Amino acid sequence: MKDIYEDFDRAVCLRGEGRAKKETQWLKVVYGFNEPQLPNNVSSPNFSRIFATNTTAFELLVLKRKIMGPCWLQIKNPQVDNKGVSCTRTIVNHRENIREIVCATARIWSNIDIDDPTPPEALPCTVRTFVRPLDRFPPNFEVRASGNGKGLISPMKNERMLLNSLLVTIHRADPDVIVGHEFLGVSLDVLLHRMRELKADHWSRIGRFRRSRWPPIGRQGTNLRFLSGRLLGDLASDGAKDMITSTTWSLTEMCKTHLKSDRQDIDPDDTASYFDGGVSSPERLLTFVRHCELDAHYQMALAAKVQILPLTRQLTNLAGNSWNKTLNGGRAERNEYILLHEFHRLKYVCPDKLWGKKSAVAAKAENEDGDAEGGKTTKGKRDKYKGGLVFEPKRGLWDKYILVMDFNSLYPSIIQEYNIDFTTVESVEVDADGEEKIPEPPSSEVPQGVLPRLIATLVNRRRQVKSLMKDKKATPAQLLQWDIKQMALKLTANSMYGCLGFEYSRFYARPLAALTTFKGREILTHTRELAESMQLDVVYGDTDSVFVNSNVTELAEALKISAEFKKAVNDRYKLLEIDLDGIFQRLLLLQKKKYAAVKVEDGSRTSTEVKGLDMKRREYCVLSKTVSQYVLEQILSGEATEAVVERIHEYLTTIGEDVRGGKIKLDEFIIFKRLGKNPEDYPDAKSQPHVQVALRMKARGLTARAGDVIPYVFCIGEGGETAKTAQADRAKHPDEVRRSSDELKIDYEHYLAHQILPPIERLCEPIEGTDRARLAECLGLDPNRYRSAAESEERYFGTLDSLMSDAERFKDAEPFLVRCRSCRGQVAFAPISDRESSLLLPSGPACPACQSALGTASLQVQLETQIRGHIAKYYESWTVCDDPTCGNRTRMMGVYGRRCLRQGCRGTVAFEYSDATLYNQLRFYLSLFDAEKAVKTSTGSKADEVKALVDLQGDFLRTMAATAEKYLNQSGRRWVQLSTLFSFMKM
DNA sequence: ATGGTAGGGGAAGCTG
DNA sequence: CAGCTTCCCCTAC
Repeated sequence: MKDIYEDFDRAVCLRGEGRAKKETQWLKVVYGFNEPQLPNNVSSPNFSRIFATNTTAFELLVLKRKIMGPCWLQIKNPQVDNKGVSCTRTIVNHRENIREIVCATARIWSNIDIDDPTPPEALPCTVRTFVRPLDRFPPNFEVRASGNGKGLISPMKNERMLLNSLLVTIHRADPDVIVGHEFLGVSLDVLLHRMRELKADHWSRIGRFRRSRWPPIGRQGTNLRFLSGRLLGDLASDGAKDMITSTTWSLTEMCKTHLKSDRQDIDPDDTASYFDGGVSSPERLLTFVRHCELDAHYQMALAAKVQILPLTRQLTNLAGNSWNKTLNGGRAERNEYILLHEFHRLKYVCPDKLWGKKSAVAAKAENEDGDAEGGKTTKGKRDKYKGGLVFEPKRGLWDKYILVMDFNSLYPSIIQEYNIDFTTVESVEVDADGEEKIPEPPSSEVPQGVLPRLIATLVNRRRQVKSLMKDKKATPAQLLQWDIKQMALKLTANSMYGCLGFEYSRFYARPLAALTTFKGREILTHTRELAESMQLDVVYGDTDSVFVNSNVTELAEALKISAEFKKAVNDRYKLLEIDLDGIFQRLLLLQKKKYAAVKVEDGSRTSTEVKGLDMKRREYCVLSKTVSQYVLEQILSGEATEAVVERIHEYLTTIGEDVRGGKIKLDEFIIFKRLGKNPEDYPDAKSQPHVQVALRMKARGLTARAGDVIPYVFCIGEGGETAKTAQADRAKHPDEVRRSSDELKIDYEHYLAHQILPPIERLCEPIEGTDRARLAECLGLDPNRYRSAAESEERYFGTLDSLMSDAERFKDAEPFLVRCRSCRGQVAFAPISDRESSLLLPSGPACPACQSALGTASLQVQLETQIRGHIAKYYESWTVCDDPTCGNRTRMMGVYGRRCLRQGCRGTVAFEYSDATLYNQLRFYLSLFDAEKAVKTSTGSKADEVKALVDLQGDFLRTMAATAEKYLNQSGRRWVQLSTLFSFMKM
């Protein structure tokens, strides 16, 4: 062994099991990679511990040479020649479930400057598609192919020739970057297997490392090494998914949202039909080829649009890792490298990389937990320490200005503010319960640690870049570049905390992570207390934010309050800073992490902000989201509850009809769900719809792997009846439904009951004047099935109610007062069965005082006026608190929340003139004109008399009843025994 | 192979 | 069978 001895006198930077912490003497030994690797657990009387025996050559090179990301190395005259290539291949599944390649497009851009904001379509490129027949080409295909516009189409005899030609093209273009969609996970996998199977010539030219013998092909998605020398930008890689906002990351969806292009989807099962050689025209196959050409373009256009290459390069320059890892891997490695560089520069010995193992600290903690918790099943995803604090929201609809105040990048700031670092925080002892205590932050004399300084540098650099961006002379290209740079700096600073708590991280330091979040909780609590000490109500808050109710309706006043509060908070910290993040004009607060608000933009403009609601989630179909959107708009509109509730009910009725009437397109019913693991790995696949669909996709030769987002639609089960069969069996892929041409029917009832009703119900929960059963009824669902436990009590009263006598039921109802136009007298309209007092005579209504006839129209108007009076009273919305010690009576318009708003009161408010009171009043009016009931409640000779009366005065009674009923229908509670109440109307 | 925790909500399965 | 737990997924920070 060739030994080089050097003095080396710095400490190991990590604490924990088996690791020295104090500064000690170390001996550095350097030897070649041709020597065997030493085991890392050796020791001798002369030394106790050995480090860095398994360090990779890449790590050494990059650290020693201080290489921070992509740069030119002085090896030879470098060639300044960037090339990008974009590849797609469309694959058909065949007999035996083997995927073969039928078509491949190479779209090649030469000499691209990745910082040039010019979109790819404005840059020159060459397109070449290789296509081979399944059996034979359609007639005239070759001729038409040679005349294809811009893109060169090369018909190939067979798959092997296709692969060979593709390899030649790649070799000639020698691209630095390959851009694709699902390339690593799907295309490359098929390519490699087919190249090996068919013995393609010079297969290794797919990368830049020449090989003659095939190394083993690894698992799907792990074969990046075959592309050595080239960068791979895969739009569906985890790295790219972080940068692209999308629900499914399907090419079609991303084209729509990011390029505003309408990409046609091809059902993979139809691929074979495009290649049918028996047809008379080559048109269909040409369409397919052009689809591939276009896809290749889309992929490059998307990559350019989301700036994948410039951003990953900046990130890589900051971290000093390998660009390809930034493009295709997670954040952990970037974090690892930035710390490696930092600690190496300061001459610390870093912890070893533990391949495929948890860090020693993590493993140790697990053992202790195992002992402590005994029988508890050790699940991999168990929380290891406490995180952010979330306040219990004060639920309801708020209509005073709400100030959203939040701390700017809380965790990075905390790490700086409290100097939290590997080198500064003393290690913690484990207490009796096996619980790790939260360490103390270092005293203010302790010099700044490595991590806080690193974050400070990143933050300062970002500030500098942002100030550059204020320069008015900056070109758009410069602005874009700076924007990417500041973004990269922010992302890097923010990802430091996450990796402290990551058990597989080389720099895993749970106590530091726990201390950071602990300080976060402490700060948030103090912030709320400060607000309360300033007589400000904190309505909600999550981790780094507080929602302060300004309790004013003037924007200027609200801003003043926010400025005062901001100053008060910021005076308490050195670095940490709270700021106004936004002002809400109205806020519908439903649950922790679930709210919607009308946000005040600059000037008088507003926008709607939705967080966490069902309509933001991918497992709710477009139809459900549309309905939620409408309902939310109504609730946030600020209009009278009466109108809002009525519009919602009407809208839901229409939706129910449209859905059942088949007026909604299939696309609007698609639900998405991500596979958490590979479909085979689910212990109980039966119970999960998306797993079932994924398994069927795989059976047909398509791919469905962990992380994929699966689309599906609920259909009516085999038996025909909805919800008979297990839910999961009724989920079908949209392509299956389309192909089945009417075989499979969408289960509309399921959608109404599970996709539309629950989100709406949650939105309307704090709104008076409607409830679950009422909403269900509007959608055409059986309201009785949707009475919750809380409401069943109400229903119980309802049942009792129907057994009650009218006298009992309507004892609190106000009478219908009839005014006579002749004698100006006023009298109550008594029940018609009360023959002594009733003013209804066989000849018609007449004034009991002066005997003048009373006109039907006049009585109708009088009734309507009185009904409107009651409705108005209801909508005055006086609310009273049920807490007797409070007794707060207010008329807070627009606040439908059920919580008493008086400071410190925990009571619930209810409307003084409730919907039930109004409803009962309306029913009373209706009962006055209820002919059937009048007959039924009369006995003996009186019965005949009443019967004769209602026969003669049927028209009058019906007119009056209709008037009352019109309002009853609007009252929002008509579902109560509607059928029995109005059965007489249906004669 | 590889950032964290908090939290709501649905479905299925267990249990007294 | 109601009420509970467990698993799974998604989202907010």
